[in-house]
Amino acid sequence: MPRAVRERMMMDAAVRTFGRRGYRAASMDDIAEVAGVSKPLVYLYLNSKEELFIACIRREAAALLEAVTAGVQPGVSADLQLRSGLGAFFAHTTEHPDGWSVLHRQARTHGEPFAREAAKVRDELVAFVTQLIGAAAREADTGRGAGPGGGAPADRELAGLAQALVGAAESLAGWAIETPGVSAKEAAATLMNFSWMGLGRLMDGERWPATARR
Amino acid sequence: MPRAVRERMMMDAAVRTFGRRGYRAASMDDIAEVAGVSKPLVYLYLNSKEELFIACIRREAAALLEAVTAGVQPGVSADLQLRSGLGAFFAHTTEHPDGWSVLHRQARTHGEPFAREAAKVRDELVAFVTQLIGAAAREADTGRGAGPGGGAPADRELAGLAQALVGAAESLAGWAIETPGVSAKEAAATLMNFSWMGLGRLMDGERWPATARR
Amino acid sequence: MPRAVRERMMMDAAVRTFGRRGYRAASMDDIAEVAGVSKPLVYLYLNSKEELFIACIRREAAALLEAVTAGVQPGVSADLQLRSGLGAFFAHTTEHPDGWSVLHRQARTHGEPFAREAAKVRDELVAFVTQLIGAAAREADTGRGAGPGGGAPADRELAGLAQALVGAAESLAGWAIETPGVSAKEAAATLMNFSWMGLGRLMDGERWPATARR
Amino acid sequence: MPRAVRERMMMDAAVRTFGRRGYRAASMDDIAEVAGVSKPLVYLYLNSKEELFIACIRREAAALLEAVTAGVQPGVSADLQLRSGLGAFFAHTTEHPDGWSVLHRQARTHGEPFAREAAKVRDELVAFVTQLIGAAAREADTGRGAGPGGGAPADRELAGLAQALVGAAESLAGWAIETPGVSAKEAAATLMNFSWMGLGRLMDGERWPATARR
DNA sequence: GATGAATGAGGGTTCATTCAT
DNA sequence: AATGAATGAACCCTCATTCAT
Repeated sequence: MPRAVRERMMMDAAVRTFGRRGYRAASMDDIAEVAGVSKPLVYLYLNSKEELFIACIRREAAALLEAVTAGVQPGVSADLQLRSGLGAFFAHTTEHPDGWSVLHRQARTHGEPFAREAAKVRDELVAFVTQLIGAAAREADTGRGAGPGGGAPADRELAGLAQALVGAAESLAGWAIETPGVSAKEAAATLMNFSWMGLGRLMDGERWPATARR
Repeated sequence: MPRAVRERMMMDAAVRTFGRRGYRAASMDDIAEVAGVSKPLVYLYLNSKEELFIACIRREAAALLEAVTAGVQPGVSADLQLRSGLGAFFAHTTEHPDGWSVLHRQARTHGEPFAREAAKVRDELVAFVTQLIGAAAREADTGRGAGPGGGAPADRELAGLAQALVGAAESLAGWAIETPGVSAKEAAATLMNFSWMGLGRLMDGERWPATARR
Repeated sequence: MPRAVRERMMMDAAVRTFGRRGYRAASMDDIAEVAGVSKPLVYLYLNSKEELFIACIRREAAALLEAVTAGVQPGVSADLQLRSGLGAFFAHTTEHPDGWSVLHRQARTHGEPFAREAAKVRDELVAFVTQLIGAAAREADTGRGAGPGGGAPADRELAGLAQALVGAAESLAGWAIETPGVSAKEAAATLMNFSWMGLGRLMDGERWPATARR
Repeated sequence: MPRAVRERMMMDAAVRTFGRRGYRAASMDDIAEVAGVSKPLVYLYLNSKEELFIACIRREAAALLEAVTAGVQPGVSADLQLRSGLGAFFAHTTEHPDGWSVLHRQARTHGEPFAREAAKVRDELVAFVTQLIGAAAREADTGRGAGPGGGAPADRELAGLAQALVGAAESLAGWAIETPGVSAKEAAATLMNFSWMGLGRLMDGERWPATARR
């Protein structure tokens, strides 16, 4: 069996085992057994538990990022871009719960080197959202003229908003995975309503997409 | 030295060690040393590493819940109640980062028994939020009559919204802890804007509290 | 059983096992078993295989050095001092063959850190011999006046001579240990004859102590 | 590439690796890599690590023995024969430090089978020296008549003297290898002075070759 | 009430060795 | 003739846990 194939089997086994049992609780014996190979082979190909874990994190990070990137509809309004990105995000996390666990939970709980790696993806997602709502805000701002009160959110505020949105998405990803019957689509719809309309307007019965101010 | 006091010192040491090093990486030796007692004493009082961890989770859960409960202003409008609860939440997590790490990260990453315990608190917070916005929605609904489109969110939708809000709060808690210069107050304000106004209205320069429809 | 006693038992077991099987071939399990304790206890007291080995080297080095130092008769002529030192040296090595193996063979064959440690003792012995024959040479030199040819050995030559003498002693130590019936005393006598008289004079039937030039 | 050539490359690599890293620390992977061939080929040609090591020892032993044998000037007096043999010995060890390490250090530190093999060469060298000084002694003895005191050394004493001389040579070989600036020639001269003249006469300023009693 | 002393069990890692091709 | 692929066995080390005092 060629090396590349075996290597992927091992990483699959590792992601699955790390994701379910946790980084420390997963033994290299476990992983080798799940992969259907001997332990020395895992070491031959992937060097050490740490490197294997890092490799898993990177692979899952790349996969998630690519899924989201591929899902975002380019050239449309900010809310539509967000909506499409969220759809891809929830579709991916729902379909790869172990990978999501590695990325979102395990990598962030077992020490700096791993956390740093996981932070990279998250930071990219946060940056994407920040840029998205930043652009939308500036656009709205110019179309409005300097009115009283508020104005476009400052950079610092944007950062916080993006953190909030990403956190909400992470939470809903777990909700969709754990709650039977909740689809990726529903999660995306829920989050669009929540984030774009806000509870205030939701109370009034409005839903996204609104009768469209834009 | 009375037992109760010794016990609290041990739990303090445990929360600190678990929170910083992680459940698996923290050894009973470490904890005993940080607590300033001998290891057998830890076992005498707290039986096993698992029980000790569970005890930590429960204690921190109770503390957080009490802080939030005490912080919520009773008898005011939903948004004000939320605002006061968030303020208390961020104040507590910011002041007890190790406890928050135990609760939010460690407990949820190291297997079922612990995750279940941590899920309890989270579920309570989610339930609180659900009930809050549910009440607000019903109230708004009756004052409006059956108009076209939408209406009050269904229970299932409320659950999702609450998940989103709690996730956003968790994310901002981490943001406030890790980012120097971000205060609990700022986190709360950011989240109020995000959740109550929604990005849509924020883009238009509005901020919470709005010129107030209510 | 008090810690100090256990610790000595472990080091005895370690010296014996390292000395007979070699550093790498001796497993910590072996050593623990020979010592009659569990493996973790060995680690508790002595930290690691490397540290244990270093500790063995140091202990055996100190023992050998003390034996020789205690054996050298002070204040007598150089040849008598050498003879007494050699007696003590061979007596010690013959009685502690495992310690001698650790010091002379194992420590010098398994990497820099250990070799450096072993080199210390050897260097001290070489220095002792160098100083001994150096003093004797200077003494003989002054009593002679500048005659033709030769003169007292230069420093560089002294160093080589000391190396040769110590090497001869090491060789005879192994010879005495391995050859049944060869006593420490005989080894010492042989080496005195060889080193002090030289083969040239031995051929002529002379033996040490000579009819005494000094 | 013919088998014989490949085989020599492997043994060169093995001697180098064993000599520098030590028998246990040298892995078959290392050796194969240094040799520039695949590991199974090493096994195909040399069967096992043990056999490979034995083969190395034998080869280096033969090389050393041949160098010394070729170096000894035949038909001259004993001291001149010794001197020529020592010259060859130091020249060879100085030029082949890895082989010397294998022979003198590694082979003797890693268990019986190897030590036995190394003992063979050493015994041959010892035997050569024994026979050399034995012949010289008998010769001197007959030319002297039974005088008082001593007489020619007994066989047992000769054995010890040879051990001492060989040990001194081994020590000086290491000294010459490790000390920059010390040549094989100097080592040989030092040892001739030490062994043939003895410290006693050296102290008096004499050097070898003496003004010659013979 | 408190601890010094001790261990069973298991995890990460390496290595000599062998097939199938 | 030569090798890429694979593994059984062992080794160093750590840790949760328990006695005897």
